[in-house]
Amino acid sequence: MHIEKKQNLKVLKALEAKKKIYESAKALFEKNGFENVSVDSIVEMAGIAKGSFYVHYDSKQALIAELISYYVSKLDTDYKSHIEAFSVDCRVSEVIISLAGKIADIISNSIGYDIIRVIYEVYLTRSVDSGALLEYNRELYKLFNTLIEQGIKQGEFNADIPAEMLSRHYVLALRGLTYEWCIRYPQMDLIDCTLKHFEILINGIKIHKS
Amino acid sequence: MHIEKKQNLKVLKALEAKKKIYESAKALFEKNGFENVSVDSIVEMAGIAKGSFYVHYDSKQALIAELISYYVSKLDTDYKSHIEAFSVDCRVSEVIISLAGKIADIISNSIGYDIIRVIYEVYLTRSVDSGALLEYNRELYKLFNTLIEQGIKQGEFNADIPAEMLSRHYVLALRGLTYEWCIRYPQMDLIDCTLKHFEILINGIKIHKS
Amino acid sequence: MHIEKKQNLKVLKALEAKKKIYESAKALFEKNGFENVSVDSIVEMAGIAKGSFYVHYDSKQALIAELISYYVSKLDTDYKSHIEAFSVDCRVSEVIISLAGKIADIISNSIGYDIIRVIYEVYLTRSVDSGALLEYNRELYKLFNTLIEQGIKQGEFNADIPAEMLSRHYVLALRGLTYEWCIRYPQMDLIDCTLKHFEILINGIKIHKS
Amino acid sequence: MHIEKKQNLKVLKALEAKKKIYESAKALFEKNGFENVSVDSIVEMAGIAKGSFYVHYDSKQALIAELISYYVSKLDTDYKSHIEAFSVDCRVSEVIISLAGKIADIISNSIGYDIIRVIYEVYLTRSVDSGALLEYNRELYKLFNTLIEQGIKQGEFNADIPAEMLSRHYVLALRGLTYEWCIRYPQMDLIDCTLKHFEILINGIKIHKS
DNA sequence: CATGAATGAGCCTTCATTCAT
DNA sequence: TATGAATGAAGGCTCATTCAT
Repeated sequence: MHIEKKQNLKVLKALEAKKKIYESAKALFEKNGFENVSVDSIVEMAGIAKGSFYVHYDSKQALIAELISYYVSKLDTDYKSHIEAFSVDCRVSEVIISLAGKIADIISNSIGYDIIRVIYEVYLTRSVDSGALLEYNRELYKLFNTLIEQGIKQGEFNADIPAEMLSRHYVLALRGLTYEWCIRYPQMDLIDCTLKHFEILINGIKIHKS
Repeated sequence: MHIEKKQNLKVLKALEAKKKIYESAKALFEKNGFENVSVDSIVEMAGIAKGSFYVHYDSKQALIAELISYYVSKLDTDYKSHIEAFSVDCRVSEVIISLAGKIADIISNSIGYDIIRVIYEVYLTRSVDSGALLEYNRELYKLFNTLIEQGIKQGEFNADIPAEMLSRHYVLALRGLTYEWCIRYPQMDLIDCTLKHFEILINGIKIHKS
Repeated sequence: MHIEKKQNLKVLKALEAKKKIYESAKALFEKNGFENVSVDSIVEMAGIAKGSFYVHYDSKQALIAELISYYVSKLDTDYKSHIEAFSVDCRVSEVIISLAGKIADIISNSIGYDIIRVIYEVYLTRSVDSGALLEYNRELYKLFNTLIEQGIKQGEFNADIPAEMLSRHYVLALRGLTYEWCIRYPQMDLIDCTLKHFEILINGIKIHKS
Repeated sequence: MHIEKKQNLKVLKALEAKKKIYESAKALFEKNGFENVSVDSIVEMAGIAKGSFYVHYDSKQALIAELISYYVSKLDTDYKSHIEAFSVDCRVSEVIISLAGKIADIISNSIGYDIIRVIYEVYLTRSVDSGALLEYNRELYKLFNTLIEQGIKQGEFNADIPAEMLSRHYVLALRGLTYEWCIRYPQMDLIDCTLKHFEILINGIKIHKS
């Protein structure tokens, strides 16, 4: 019993150390990018010994993979949780536009530039090949799909292009907007730009003569 | 006259050496990204001494800057040269779509994935701050602007949104598509996807009741 | 208790390694000067890996600074400790001369040419700007000051020139003698020369008619 | 005849190039010290090709040696030329003091800190072993010797210490003052300090009771 | 004599990882 | 588990000197 307590304490302490590493790494990576953060700087910030790093993580790469995996899952989780309560009592086109705006809001205000940039860089450089990446924005895609199908069913949207394909294009547009935001940061207003962009996407620019 | 010839030979040899460095660096950078290529590996591939590298380039950064500058200018130049002869005898909406398709063609077939990825990475990481970057896709923007203004004048396009703003959104969309292509490479067909995407952008998905 | 011993052993070993670096660096610097000794040569002499150097010292400069700081403090400490017991039962002028002789003795026999030369070089080239340098020979100055004031009070010395200024000139003279010794090494006998020089400084060469 | 002219022109041009190297090197060395000036920077400043440097000088060391030799000879020449007209109509002790002041003036105003520092560094580090160095301040020594002998003959100076030895001490004091000036530059006033120092050297500080 | 590209050893420093304690 | 010294391969860059032209 006494020993068990000690064991628990030990395990707790270990977990705490791991968490400290994780948090420090997160902060540093988001500030400087994966390539420009050394194990040294992580352990220094975490206040632990260098050797201890390798007790908790097999390598720097392993830690990065874990972080990336966290980021990606968080992305979708955030979308899902923030959007679930989304009311759909008005026209679907308006719902889609405000959904896009909501996502832009989450990206710029809740997740933030630092994390997003790191994620977008990882995708580009493929420096991490985690399975999690494949599911990238899966939730978002499903959300758009549902809405578009609803719009088609309600006769609001054209059915020429399959809902499934449109969903992909919309997600792609969101990612494009986000990439643009990253390279123009902090000059570009992601929300404004996203709202306008989705308005165009949904209405087009052609004059439709009756 | 004789000496001049010899001089020429000397200069030529030097230029050849510089070109060897340049080409080697280009190949390696495109394969591994700027950060993962050492001067050592460049000179090894170029078959010259390490010190010779610094005869031709002040630093690794200077070489990268030169390459980037070349890439970016090539991008716009390619657009311009390929598109100048573009016939505008049909409807502007069709012209814009086929222009986007042409650009997608240039990107995927003429410039190629490796170079594009490196450029898009540079923009994201801001690891190079060359003046050239500011002019980024300037030509493209002007091209879209001209076309859209024409479309508005001819009564084909809605004038609600200023042509200038639309141009920006179209260029943004092109970049978004290209980014998507990079992270999905080689699975995604950039040309197909771009044509479809611009069709959506121009027509929208809403049904316009008369 | 057992672990503690092991810990001690570990720490001891580390300290020994650091000392090896220190001693090797000291030897090499004194032989060749700071600029002509590479970290490579230091670690080779110390018998450790190059990386290990940076475990113990932040940089080559840091090591140099530590050495300089040690040299300078040693200088004053040596003066102080050797001289503290100095008997002052005879005339102050004689005390000052034998003090100067004692200092010359410390410099040439206890500290030695190699170290002194390095210090004098550092002052000249200002290659190291440590705070320690500012206190340079502070102890010496205070010592002279005390003695001269005593000499004035006892009516042995002229009070025309303030003791404080005289002290500075005497320290300056000592440094001049030491510099001369360095550039004439090993031909010049610092002690003899110093004794004679201070005799001149104190007595002058003018005949004082009664 | 015609060829001869051409030859002359060629030789002249060559000499000019050598002079440009020399002057550039001088300027750079005086500013940064011998160790911190590269052949590259010299040829850049001289506006000639790197290879041309080695046409005129066997090595960087050879150029340094030539410069040092020039410096040292200039030192004595300057002393000699400036002092030759020195009037000796008053008491020798006053002449010596004003001579010392004159030398301090030449050093601080005519030769200047940069050159002096470089020379004093060379002596210390023995980085150049030219024959010229041995004659170091020979003129100065002779000058003092003459004056002191005169002072002794005129019954103004004590003959206890041989004039020849006193001269050496006086030159040594001058060098000590100059060294101090270098390490305290620009805070110390060499002329003031030298005048005071020589006053002390000549009069001593002891009270001579009648 | 003039050129400047070519050389390659050398420099200081960083870093992910290992391992004995 | 925790530690932190030890490692050695890289990394970017400098520089005096050589040599073909």
